[in-house]
Amino acid sequence: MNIKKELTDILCSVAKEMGLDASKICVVFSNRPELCDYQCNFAMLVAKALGEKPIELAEKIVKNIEKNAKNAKKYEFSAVMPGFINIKVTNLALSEFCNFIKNDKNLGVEQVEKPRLVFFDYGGANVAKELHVGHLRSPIVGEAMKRLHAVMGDRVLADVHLGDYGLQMGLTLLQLKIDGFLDKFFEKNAKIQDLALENVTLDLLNEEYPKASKRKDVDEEFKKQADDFTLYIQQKKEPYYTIYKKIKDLSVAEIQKNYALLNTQFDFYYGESDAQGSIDETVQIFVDKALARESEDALVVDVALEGEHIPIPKKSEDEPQRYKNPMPPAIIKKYNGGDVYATTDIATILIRNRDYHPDEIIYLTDNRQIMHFKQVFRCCKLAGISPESQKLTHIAFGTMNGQDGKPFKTRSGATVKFKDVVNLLISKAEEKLASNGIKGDRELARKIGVGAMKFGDLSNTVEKDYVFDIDKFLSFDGKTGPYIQYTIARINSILSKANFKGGEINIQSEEERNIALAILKLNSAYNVCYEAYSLNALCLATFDLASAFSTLYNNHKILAEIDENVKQSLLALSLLVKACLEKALWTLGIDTVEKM
RNA sequence: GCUUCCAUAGCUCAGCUGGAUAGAGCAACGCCCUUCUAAGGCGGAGGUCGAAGGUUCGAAUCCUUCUGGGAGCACCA
Repeated sequence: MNIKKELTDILCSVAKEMGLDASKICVVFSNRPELCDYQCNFAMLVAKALGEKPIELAEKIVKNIEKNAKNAKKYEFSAVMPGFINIKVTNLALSEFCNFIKNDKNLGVEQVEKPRLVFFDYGGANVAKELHVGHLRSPIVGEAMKRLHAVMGDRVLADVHLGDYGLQMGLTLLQLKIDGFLDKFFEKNAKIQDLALENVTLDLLNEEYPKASKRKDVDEEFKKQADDFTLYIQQKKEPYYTIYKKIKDLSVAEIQKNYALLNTQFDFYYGESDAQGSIDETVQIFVDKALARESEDALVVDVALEGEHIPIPKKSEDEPQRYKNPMPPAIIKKYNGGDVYATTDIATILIRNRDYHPDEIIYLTDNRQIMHFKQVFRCCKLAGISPESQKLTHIAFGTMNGQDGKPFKTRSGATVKFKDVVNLLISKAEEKLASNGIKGDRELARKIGVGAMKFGDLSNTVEKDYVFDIDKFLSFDGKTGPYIQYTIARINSILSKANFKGGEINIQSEEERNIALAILKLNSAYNVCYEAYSLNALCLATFDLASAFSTLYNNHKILAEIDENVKQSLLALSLLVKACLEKALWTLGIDTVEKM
């Protein structure tokens, strides 16, 4: 049952009868709720071409609808200056709607007509680097996006796609060797497999990599050596390869633990290294199809289209070459024969298409990688690695910035660790819980604290940068995750005390109307978000529903209701609200709690 | 320099193929706990939608220019 669709159908059939272009009909939620519930601006759109006054056309349409009068009991149409068609949904229709969806397994959310297999690639943790605030968005947005697709009926698969390859590993290994942690591995006749990484801890890795990363920028010899180490790992040369694997095992366990804190689950913990077996095959495809050429000792693929990457004449000899509409060739093999990021990503797509045949692959990374994915996607299409029908999508989100508009750092200038943020959220929630008399439930505190962070993140438009305000994250008042959880907890409390027999919903008061309308909007938000690859509309609609319920809650003591029929109806509505809120929170990857 | 994203209330942000009086939350102010959880509710106050032009019956939204900021611009991932 879909009220918007029903209204659209009514208007369309009338428009067709009148000989109007019905394709322009669009029914939307009213932006003036005090006037009506839905509106249609059709008359204003087409009146001019017909040489009619919009208001007169709107009036004609309304008259014709009334003549047909099929659904007169459910909807009230009116024409309003300058030419709006306003629609009020009657309480009867709203009651019918609520009673329908409370028994529907999808709670009235309309799924896609043709379910697809959608493969998600998010998380983006690096083996050599500790997770920090910058790593929060990808699992938060990615998990929610994945769940949204699942709710909408798609089959979903998710791969964390670990950063377990490339120069970062070479750098880390080199630094560990220089600092003497790997001496045993490099002794003659060492039994490499049996050796343990003594004294190498996560904390150590978190120091060694940044150290090496800094040095490579100023020390060319060091950089060259790190390049070689990287190559050795890629060639599985010993002892480099074994050491690398041991480092990887160490940090993957930690990464999994951290993602679990955010309710983020992956079907696969594949990494860039898993693509290595298919790199040669991938490169060969480009060579065979004559798509690759050599340039400055590297193997590149030209991905620029007509009108892109046009050289701008140099003003002087030593000026670097600049381009209009830059789209540089994608490098698929380095000067020294090593692989690069793009090659790995292309090979990964090759593997995924061989093993799973997804209809769409969705990547979530920050917006600095827009160019990279454009290149990778074009390469895949050029080489036929990705079939034409397959959708390759890059959801590029903004970076989390500090109050100064720059990537978030602590006061001392250090990067804020992922773990620290979560711990801070948990202890803040624990404090709050303690003041409510609930003590010693760390898991409950995690659900609330993490819920606050996730809701705060997902409420923002995905592609925009946003300010990471730790105080705002730690505030559980207002438009927050805990507000939604709190609303559910209150409903739980009512239901546990009531003698609810499972009656029908009968919408009567203004408050109940607003709740039903909020559910309608929430349900349509799933579709809006699915289409737009966003989640903030879902957050907003969820909050609005919780808010509509809170108004009822404060104005009307449900348990004190004398009229038993009214009471049962209110209880049924409360239960429906709870179900809708829980579904929305699940989609967003936020836990619900019984009590708080 | 080129490409691209962005600029809305004191702060953080919404604003759905252009629509009616630009909305929330926070902060601040005033009310509401002997009644279902006050992490709540209600009420005021707060705006030249970065600037200037243009298109339109109608612009925060579309186009142009400008100002300010972020990001990217081949062998890091």
